Amino acid sequence: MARSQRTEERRRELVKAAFDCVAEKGFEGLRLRDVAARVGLDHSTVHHYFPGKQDLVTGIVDYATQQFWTPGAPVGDLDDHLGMLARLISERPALFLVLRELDLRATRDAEVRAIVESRERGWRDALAARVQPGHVELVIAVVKGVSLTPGLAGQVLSQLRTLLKGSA
Amino acid sequence: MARSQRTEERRRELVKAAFDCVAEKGFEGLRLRDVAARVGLDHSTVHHYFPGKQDLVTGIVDYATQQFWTPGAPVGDLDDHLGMLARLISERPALFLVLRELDLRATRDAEVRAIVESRERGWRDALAARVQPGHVELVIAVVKGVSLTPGLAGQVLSQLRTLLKGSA
Amino acid sequence: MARSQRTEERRRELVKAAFDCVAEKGFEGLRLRDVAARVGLDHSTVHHYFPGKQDLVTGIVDYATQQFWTPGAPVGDLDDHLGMLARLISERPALFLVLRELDLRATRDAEVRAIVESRERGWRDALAARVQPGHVELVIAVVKGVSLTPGLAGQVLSQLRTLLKGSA
Amino acid sequence: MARSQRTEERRRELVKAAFDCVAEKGFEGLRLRDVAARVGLDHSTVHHYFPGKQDLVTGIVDYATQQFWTPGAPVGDLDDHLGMLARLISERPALFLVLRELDLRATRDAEVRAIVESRERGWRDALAARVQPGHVELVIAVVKGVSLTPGLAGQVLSQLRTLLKGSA
DNA sequence: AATGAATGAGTTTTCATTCAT
DNA sequence: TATGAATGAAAACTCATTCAT
Repeated sequence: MARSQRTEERRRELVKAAFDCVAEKGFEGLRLRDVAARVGLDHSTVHHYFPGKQDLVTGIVDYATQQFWTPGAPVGDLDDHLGMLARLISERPALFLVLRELDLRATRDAEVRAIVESRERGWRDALAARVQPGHVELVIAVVKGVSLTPGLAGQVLSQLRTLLKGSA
Repeated sequence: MARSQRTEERRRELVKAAFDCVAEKGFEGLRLRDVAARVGLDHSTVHHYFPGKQDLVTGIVDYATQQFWTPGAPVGDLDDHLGMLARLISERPALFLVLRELDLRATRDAEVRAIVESRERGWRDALAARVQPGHVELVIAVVKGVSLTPGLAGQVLSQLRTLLKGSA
Repeated sequence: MARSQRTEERRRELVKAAFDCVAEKGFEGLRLRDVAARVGLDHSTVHHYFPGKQDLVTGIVDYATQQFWTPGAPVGDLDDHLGMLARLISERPALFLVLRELDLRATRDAEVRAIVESRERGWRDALAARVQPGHVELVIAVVKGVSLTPGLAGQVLSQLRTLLKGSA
Repeated sequence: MARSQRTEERRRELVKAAFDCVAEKGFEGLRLRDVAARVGLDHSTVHHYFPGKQDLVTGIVDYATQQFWTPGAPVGDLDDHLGMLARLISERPALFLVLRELDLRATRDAEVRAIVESRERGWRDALAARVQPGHVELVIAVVKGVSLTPGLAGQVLSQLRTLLKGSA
């Protein structure tokens, strides 16, 4: 049987709160108690929605990757895409910090890796249709790397665009 | 008086062990017990060498950044440098994973940030002498981004080199 | 909302147990583990009721001073009062030992000092209404001093009473 | 064989330092490391002079009680004696705080009790020769009680003297 | 669905003590 | 005599988890 609507709503709230915690203190600093407090619940109640901490983490991974890449969303041409990315990184730096944290965690956690890779595949495919084959991973590397210094995203991605165009 | 040679040696051992722990389990999974066990010491003895965990962390940061960038080491031209980086990433992927973990941690920890930024400055200066002004941050972003998928380092950095040359 | 009745009851139990520990081994020997064991709880559960050790200590101070001086309780004349004190010291020597321990601790701990002084003020006021101004502190000194040799409380306080009467 | 002079000197230094520690933080806060540091020694060296912590404590007890009551010292009449006590409490409040701490510790520590009682006997004898039999313990109680509020020593002991004289 | 009591494993840290040098 | 390395026991505290209600 499907989860009730109310339950789904609460789950979303908790995931969002957990995401915010990670954004603030990293996965290292993720505490069920803090998450519960943000939503105004007792910490033990969290277990009604997520059996264990790992399940909540999975929820965060799902949420964060979805914020970055919603499957099926329209993408536009390369210029549009890089511009959108630059804007997104500037406007939501925390999201990209969390995404990088996810990349690292994926290294050690198969479940996280599965979700992250699955979502990244969508992005990779979209890029493959817009740049030369050899440049896909380069673009990805730049985006990931510049996530760590969000303030430079606009400048760096603009440089990248110029270089890619020049080589076309 | 300076610390004895024996003490310095032990400290290095401990930092190295701690670095390995972080490489395996992330900062999140860094346990003084594990570090001590790796060196064959009682965990309380670690406090003989490092007053608290944070001091050990500082040691790790110092060690890792130094592995990547030893101030004063000869750099060569851009081709050499990018080639060296590609090799280093391929050969010591764990080091670059830890470095990225450091970038994230620097976000929330001023002490870590200070060390990381100081070491990065050396690298940035070296790059500034080898690429157009606007490209420094682009190179940095690529290196950082490709740290997360070390297997692609060779390919990606090679592409980058080609693009940078084409634009020169 | 106020703490539940059940919670308050447990807190009282714990404070009482902690008080007994101090009576037996002094503040120096106060261990959360022992306190928990006395009540039949896991030591970590104590933190459910008192965030930290200091909070439990505060509870002890509150409890002990209240055992000695309940604000608003009827006092009687000086004879009654000194007699009551002599009896109390003889019957509950541990309480007075703890109270003296509190006096010492108050020297170094502002929180303890605040509670102790506040309770003592009530006693001081009651005395002020029953002896000549200059004798208030004398009575207090005798009571405190004789706490350390409870067996002599009856004799010493009786002597004090005689002297005070003779000077009236 | 007797201990060398140098050793005795060091022992005295250490006991004095330990006494100061207790005066500042209570027995509860007595740390061998702090004591050693005050004397400028490594903490493990303390064990050359005192096999264990308890031996150092014994030294403190001996030192403190001797500061208060040196056997064989001239005493003078009651007025002199009470005046001397008032002065001593005012001038060296820490000594009297430590003495009270000793009284409490004597409750639980037979070794401490033995020393404390032995020294107190000398004082008690001297008092017995100067006040009525029933008043000895009263004087002792006052002195001990007023140790806890050294600022009032002059006033309180003066009152006591007046009362004792009036009853003679 | 929600709470709060209780647990137990685990973490850093402290400290007296011992031992080799 | 003195040091510093090393230990081990014990401390407070944290936190995910379970369970009865």
